[in-house]
Amino acid sequence: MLQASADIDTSEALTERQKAVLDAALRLLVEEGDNLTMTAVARRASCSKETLYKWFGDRDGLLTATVQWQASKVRVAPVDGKGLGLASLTASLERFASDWLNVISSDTSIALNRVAVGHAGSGKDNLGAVVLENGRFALARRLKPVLEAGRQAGLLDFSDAETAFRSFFGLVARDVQIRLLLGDRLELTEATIGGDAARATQQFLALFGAKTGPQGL
Amino acid sequence: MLQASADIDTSEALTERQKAVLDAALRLLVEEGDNLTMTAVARRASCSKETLYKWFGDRDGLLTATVQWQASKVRVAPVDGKGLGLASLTASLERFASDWLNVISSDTSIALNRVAVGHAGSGKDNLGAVVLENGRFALARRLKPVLEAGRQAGLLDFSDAETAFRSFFGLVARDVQIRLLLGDRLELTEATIGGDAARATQQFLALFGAKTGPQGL
DNA sequence: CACATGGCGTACCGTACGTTACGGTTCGGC
DNA sequence: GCCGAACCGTAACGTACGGTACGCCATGTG
Repeated sequence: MLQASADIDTSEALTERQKAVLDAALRLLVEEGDNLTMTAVARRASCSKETLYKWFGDRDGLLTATVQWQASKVRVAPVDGKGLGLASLTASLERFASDWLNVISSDTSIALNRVAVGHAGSGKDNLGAVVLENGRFALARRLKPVLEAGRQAGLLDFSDAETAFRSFFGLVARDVQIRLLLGDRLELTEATIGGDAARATQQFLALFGAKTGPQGL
Repeated sequence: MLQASADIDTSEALTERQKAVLDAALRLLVEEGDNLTMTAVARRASCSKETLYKWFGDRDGLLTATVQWQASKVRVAPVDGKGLGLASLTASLERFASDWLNVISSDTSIALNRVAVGHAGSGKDNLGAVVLENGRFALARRLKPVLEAGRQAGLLDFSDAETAFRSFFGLVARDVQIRLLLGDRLELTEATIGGDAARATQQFLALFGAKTGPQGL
């Protein structure tokens, strides 16, 4: 496992100007990938390189700050999901699934994951840990309460929430993320995402739904 | 989709010496990631840089040759699987699953996928296409006949082999590959791989197995 | 033996880029 | 109106590395 706490309050003390600079860096990261130069960032952000180095230390510092800045922007509100019921549970799962598909197929997510994966090889920084912590692990933290609630309500049947989550994750993501990261042109329209979310949810319920059929246990 | 034919007979005309050089490059790629330098490869392979450039053109050429060389080494024999039956089908699926988990958790696969993902951003070469073609798509080509055979034998029930394959893929891989690529330390012992393969297979059969129970349709 | 070929080792060149330094400008506080 | 701090723009430095040229040796061929 990774060291936790890779995302605790990353948006610490950032002035508006600094956020603007990080936004510029982020846009450049999406366009150029890991080839972005400090000069390019400075030019795009209309700031001096000296400022970049003063604020972020070095290139890796700028990169991690950029990734954390993006991560801090996608902090979504946890679904309430207290009103249990098969319909609302299904809706929640479908929403999680389509949200996740939308995230991993977005340009920024692809770009960020690409640089993080690239950097994970030579352990200079811990970009991979940051991305993982704010991506897959954040998703788990938000989804598990829903799964637990579903189990409490007798709608789901599983022994380990982690295992159940990972199966759900696999049913939703399948080969999408790795294909996109490797450059496969994969058109994900709103319609296909919706369909995939519904299919994944139904499959998950088929595997982990409590047997509440007429002939129940 | 990617252009196909990214893997047609890549081991074309390679002298033993060249294979040895590519092996050295591969080892270095696993150790150093994308930071390997031409000088380092030359030194490790005990050859001159000039030779590298004569044989492979430039750095990207060397990289793609290395990836293709590795790909050509893992060409496995397609499972016969003509003797149908639920037991043999299950065994085949489990074997596919554990093979795949072993591949994606291997050091070389992780290293190769890392550089391919990194390069996929700036479309210089098509490393991503090569990796995808010899990884996920090669797996699909080998597995689909098994699925089709299972359907012919009345053991499986699905309308689209591609969709069924992708679900199987998701159930097997789940979050393993992305976590490994992002640097998560994920211990995959032979035991856990075997367990995961069995679990994924059972889940797949639960979703796509034909209803042959006593009260059948 | 003369000679050509292929490949090793190494020195070298050009460039891109991270990092630093410096002069000029804006701006808040007194 | 003046001072210092923060910041912009840009020039400069150092280095790492891709790519090339050259000298040398080994091997094979007449």
